[in-house]
Amino acid sequence: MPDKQKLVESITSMDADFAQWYTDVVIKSELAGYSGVRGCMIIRPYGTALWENIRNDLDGRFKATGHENIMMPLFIPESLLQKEKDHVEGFAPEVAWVTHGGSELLAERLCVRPTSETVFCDHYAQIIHSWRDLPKLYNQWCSVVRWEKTTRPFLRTTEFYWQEGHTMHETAQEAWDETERMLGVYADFAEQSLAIPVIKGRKTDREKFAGAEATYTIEAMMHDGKALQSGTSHYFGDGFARAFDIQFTGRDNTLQYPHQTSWGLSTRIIGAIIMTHGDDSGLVMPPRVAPVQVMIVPVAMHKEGVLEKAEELRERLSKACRVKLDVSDYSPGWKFAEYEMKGVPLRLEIGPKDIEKNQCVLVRRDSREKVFVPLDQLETTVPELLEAVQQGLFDKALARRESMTYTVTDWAQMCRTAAEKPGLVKAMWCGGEACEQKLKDEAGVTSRCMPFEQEKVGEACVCCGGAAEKMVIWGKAY
RNA sequence: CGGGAUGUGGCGCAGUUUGGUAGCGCACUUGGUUUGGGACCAAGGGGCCGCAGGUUCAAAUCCUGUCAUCCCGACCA
Repeated sequence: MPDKQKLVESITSMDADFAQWYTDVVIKSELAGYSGVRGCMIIRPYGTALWENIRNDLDGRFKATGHENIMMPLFIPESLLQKEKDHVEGFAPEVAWVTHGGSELLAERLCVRPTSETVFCDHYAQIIHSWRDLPKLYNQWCSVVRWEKTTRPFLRTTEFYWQEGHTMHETAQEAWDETERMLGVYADFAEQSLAIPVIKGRKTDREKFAGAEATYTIEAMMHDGKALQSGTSHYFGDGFARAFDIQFTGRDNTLQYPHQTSWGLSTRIIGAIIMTHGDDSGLVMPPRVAPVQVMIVPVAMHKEGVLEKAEELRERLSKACRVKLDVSDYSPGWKFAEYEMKGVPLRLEIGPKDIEKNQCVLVRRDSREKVFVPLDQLETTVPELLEAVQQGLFDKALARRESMTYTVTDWAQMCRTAAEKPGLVKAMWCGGEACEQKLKDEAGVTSRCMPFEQEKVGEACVCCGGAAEKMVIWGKAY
């Protein structure tokens, strides 16, 4: 099996070096490449196609919940960024500044947006005057820049693509509802479309977004047991509205401040797909967002009728799924390995032997299970198998998360578990910042979230033994 | 910002110890034979060795500086 050996060598194995496996997969599956600027990735056609599918799916969910798309400017004047104190403190250290236009020094420098709360607020101040102008439910798809010191493809990059929703509401309750609704949209999207099980919860004050009153999050567990914050939804109250002087006349003819939310999900989610479903052969794409759902590999394609039959199947299947036919002159074996690397959920092999029997071979990427299918059943079998892969990926990811999630009740157990077992830990917390800090410093874990679905896993705070307020998910995070 | 590693055709590397006309594998191009798990044969093309100084008759190799990338930590999506 010399070829098998070669295959194994082509990417680092997950167990040997997970970080290296990750970058190998990103590069070799052609999702992305490096550019001349640190942290600025070239998202290659395969990665772009994946992002487009993610984007279309999410965009549909936003539209279905009444949101409209808008496009805001790339540059933010320094004075605007500085209007909200907590916000600027959070972001100032990592903004990129434009100081010159051509060779002229600008009177006021401009930052390249790290996020767009401030420009949205500036605009809202212009257009919101009456309760009849509310709510405003806006979203934009764009890229933003945060000058990160260390970067990793998709997980942390200097420039990244995302969507940011920014909404304004008449009442606090409406804004709270929106915050929660959009987190629900993210959670459904992650679980249904990406087959990534997530935990919905609230961030502690220490972990929340700069300038927010509350941050909700969906947290996913990666293959190595580390957590990845995969989408966030923030409640701002009227803090920004006050800072930006956004006021409207209410139903009772008094001047009021609107209540605000924002929510975002970025290309980081591609990192989540890779690290949730991938294996030693490379990517495994969830069928719902896979750029190619079925790859047809003709065998002995120079032989009479093979290409014609393959093309006929492609044509037929194109009505039911995203299908491609590879007629390049690489060997079939090369193609098998290549599309496994790229995570194509289903492979269809068709060769002279199949044509004789009026069948083809379908191979699942997740289980490698191989089935022979009569050609006249393709239109029903392929969607069924795609659905089975989608479900299989979710079930497997959920089972892994559960097997790597531990419940602990006392400090010694917490330290031992955090040190010895990769994964997440459920433990009670008193709500004190000192305990949160101690857990980080001494146990090496941070709070990932306070799940909406609370369980009572102990009586007292795992750290200080005081009265416990919340069950918290702790872990190491990306 | 700390710790570690690495920069040599597109990719992966050897060559650096001991200075002396840049090599290998893969990929690429052309022709032919092949095709059910990364095919084979033959003939080709491509690199001032990250960058800038210095030492020397002579630098990929020695010295100084610098830049970049990757990995591990601290901070952020």
